[in-house]
Amino acid sequence: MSVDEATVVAKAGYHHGDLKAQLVEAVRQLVEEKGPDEFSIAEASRRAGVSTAAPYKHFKDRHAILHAVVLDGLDRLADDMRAAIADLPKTSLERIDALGQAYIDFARNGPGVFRLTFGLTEGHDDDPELMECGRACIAVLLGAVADLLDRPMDDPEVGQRAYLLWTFVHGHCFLLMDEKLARMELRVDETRILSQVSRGIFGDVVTDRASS
Amino acid sequence: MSVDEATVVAKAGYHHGDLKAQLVEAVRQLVEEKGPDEFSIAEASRRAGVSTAAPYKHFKDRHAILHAVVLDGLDRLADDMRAAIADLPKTSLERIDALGQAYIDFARNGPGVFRLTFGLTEGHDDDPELMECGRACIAVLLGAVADLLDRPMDDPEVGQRAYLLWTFVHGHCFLLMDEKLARMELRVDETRILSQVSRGIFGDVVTDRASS
DNA sequence: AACTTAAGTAAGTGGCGCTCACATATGTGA
DNA sequence: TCACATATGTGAGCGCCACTTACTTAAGTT
Repeated sequence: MSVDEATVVAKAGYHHGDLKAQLVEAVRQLVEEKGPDEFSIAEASRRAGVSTAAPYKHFKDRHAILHAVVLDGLDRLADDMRAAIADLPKTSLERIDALGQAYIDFARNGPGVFRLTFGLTEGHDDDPELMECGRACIAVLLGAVADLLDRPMDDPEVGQRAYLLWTFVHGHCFLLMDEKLARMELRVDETRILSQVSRGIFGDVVTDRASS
Repeated sequence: MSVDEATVVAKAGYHHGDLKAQLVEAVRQLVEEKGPDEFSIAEASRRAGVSTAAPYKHFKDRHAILHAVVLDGLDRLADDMRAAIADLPKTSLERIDALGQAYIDFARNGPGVFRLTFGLTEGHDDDPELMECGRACIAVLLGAVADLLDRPMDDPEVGQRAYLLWTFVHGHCFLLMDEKLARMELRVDETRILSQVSRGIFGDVVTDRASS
């Protein structure tokens, strides 16, 4: 006998109980629905069933809320990536492919948050929390590459090859969201092209048992 | 004896003469200064020395102005790319590298517009004017790759390899703007990595005279 | 039970997007 | 040369939003 607004919700009494998390979720939804630049705190408040002033008890400003959404996104991304490679042998190219695919899927399933995380928001580039979360994501990538090459994570060779992979996958995500592929009128098989790339980057160090 | 606001400027009398172009320029500057999400039409108007209502005589809404800025950006990008490869032999890998470098330089010199063009703005994806301009940029890329492979532009092989190149360069641009490279604590030589990539994509079809 | 504090509200401020009625310059045909 | 249509500007105003302030209500704490 309280919920009605939308998919977020659940307010116990005067005190909400869990407003902070619900605001982040509401903003996340809005960002996906309307895009990173078209959402408003006011609307998120309405969706959470509170007054428009309530958010400011939990977040300094609009920027801080987006910050929290990005943080949450990076956490999920790192989890997705870790889960994707958990059960695969450390020296297989398939593991690299799975990692890339997890990244791509993350972007496809949440383009708004992905854009928010990497596209704009130049303000909080050097935020310590964000840097820590970003570092965690990068660590998954570097770890996988280090495993494959059987070298330490801080080996320059690991970094270089990891960067190549990241760059490709990252670019593909953006072009994907913009549907540039469709506009080039070429049907590219994502899975095939990804394994092509990973073979291109790591083919020389792996016994390529899955050729063609 | 009229200009004072800022770097944009020059108003003749009551009638401005060239307001439309100057608004686009003012917005472009603001986008670079404050980021794609932090600019305001009101400020652009002030910078151009007109009232805040004036822009709406030339543009339907805020979105239309951004649209014009993006269009202008894509035009410049296509010009830059064409200029970069104009004097290079059609079958050299250096030509591909120069093309990629022009793209990267464009992003580095105008990250705001680059973000605006590719990062957000999901609204005008299917705008005919934008599609035409985008197609022109893609045509430069496809043309160069077709030249290198000595195949027609609509050959699937051309499209696939062009997409690989684009993807890498595009991803690098975004990571570059986010300074992710610095955060990975690895010094990657951009020129070297670019030629590495182009060799990886096209090495099999070109007599690689510039190895190491 | 009194006190502190966390977490909500209502009302207000100022900026911005956008519109409308009106003003002013520019061209055009008689 | 002058009436008139048209293009391009202004000022005032509306509604939305970010954010603040003063106040209220609930929940510990001792």
